[in-house]
Amino acid sequence: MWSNHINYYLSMRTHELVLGWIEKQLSDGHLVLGGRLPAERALAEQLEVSRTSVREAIRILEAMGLVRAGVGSGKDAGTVVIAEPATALGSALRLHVATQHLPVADIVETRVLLESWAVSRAKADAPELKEAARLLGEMDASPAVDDFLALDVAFHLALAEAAGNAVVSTIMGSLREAIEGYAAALTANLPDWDSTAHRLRSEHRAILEAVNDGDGGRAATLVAAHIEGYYREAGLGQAPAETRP
Amino acid sequence: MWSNHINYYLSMRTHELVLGWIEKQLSDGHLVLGGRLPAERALAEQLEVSRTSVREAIRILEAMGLVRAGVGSGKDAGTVVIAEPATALGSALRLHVATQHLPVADIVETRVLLESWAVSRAKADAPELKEAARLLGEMDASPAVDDFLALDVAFHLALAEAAGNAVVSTIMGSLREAIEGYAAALTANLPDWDSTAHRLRSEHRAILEAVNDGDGGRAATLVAAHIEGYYREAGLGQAPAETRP
DNA sequence: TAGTTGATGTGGTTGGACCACATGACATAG
DNA sequence: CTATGTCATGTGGTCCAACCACATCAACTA
Repeated sequence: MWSNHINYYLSMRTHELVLGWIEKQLSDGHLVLGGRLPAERALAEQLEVSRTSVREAIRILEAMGLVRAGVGSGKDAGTVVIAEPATALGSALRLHVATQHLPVADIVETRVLLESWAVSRAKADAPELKEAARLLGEMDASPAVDDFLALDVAFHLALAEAAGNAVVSTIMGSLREAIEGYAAALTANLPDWDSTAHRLRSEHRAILEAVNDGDGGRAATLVAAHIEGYYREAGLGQAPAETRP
Repeated sequence: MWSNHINYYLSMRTHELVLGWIEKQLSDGHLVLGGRLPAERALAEQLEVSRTSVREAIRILEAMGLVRAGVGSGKDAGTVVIAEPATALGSALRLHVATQHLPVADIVETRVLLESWAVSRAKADAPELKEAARLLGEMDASPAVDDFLALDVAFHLALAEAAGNAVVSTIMGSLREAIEGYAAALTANLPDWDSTAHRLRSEHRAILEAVNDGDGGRAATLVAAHIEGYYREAGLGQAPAETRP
């Protein structure tokens, strides 16, 4: 994309120039997490470009999970630097899945790969594991399907974070988000949700127990079987017509 | 982001509406790879929004590697659907690295993870391996440092593609792109490029040979050592001041 | 026939205007 | 003095109308 960090004499669209300026501010530490960009009008004047171009640049940064735009004044107002790479990557992946250039099966396989690695790497004393245990407790309260799935997401994410690799956690989260729609649709295929939920809960406990025991290999095996089993049972590859590519 | 596929009564920015419309066209197959979006003015009129909003949506899709905008008329003109998820993810990751929210070390570790898996999964008869072999031949011609590195990128990508998982290949490519700048800077730290290049070439051959032998385990071990060794030798974590965060 | 010229259609850019929203200062009624 | 309402201010969100640069193609011309 605008990988031309430097202002080559090459043709460069105006919003790319703005993007470059902002990226430099980020790299140089003049813009930090939680910091606010200059107002659109001010930035436009400062860079001697139109407000339109500034806005296009901000739209891109927003899509990448780097900033959040808020109207009004005070606290939540203005364009603020955030750090949400997962939602950004998730959207991108989801769109490419929509064009059928990233098979859902490949996404699932990648998720298995990353999550297996994560649990095999997780330290038994990682604080995220306590959170994971707490989430399991909530899942025992027989929540509604939607709530159960939300807790499931949080549980798996907590496991991934216990490995201590931010990139793996981020990618895991975005993969999950990219096929969220699929997962929800697939759940409708399940013949007996109650028994499935019961099985999932016990599998979750087994995985967490393996991690807590420091048995990474066992945890990896269990988590791989857990994920693959779910998608197989839900009928990945035999989705109903309205969700089939 | 605009994960609201449906037009909730919630406030929805106009460009998100456009985004949703385009995504639906993609999902429904009305827009296919290589196809062209309606002209900005036409789309604006059709959706009853301003051209500005249409343009903001297109900027986002462009940033995600889903479309490419071209001026003029005829062949390369108009906004056409492409499929370049790697560049998109790469840009996003690079920006988040710039904000120091994704450690370079984590990126390298993730790359090792994915690439190890890829070579252990690669089939010995994958056509990409022939391409990889050809690239190795080119690297023997003692190219300049920049060319060597470009060939190196292509070689590793070919290896990754041999595993047949589009998501893994894509993420690999984007990880590579995200730290491209770092890698180039690190290379300057190398004490003796000629001997390093010689070593890299022989390691490449050993990896490819292991894959061709169908010995995935050996290939994985070799590729992990290869990547980690390079970054260690180049001094990851002790970059010169101008590249240090 | 060969070359030039202009019409057409595309994205790129700009300036200005207005809106919705959130805040804070200020005036006013109680 | 307090509480309430009102208005000025600053933010992003949206729209419009115009112009530019560029690439193609058809019509015209030498």
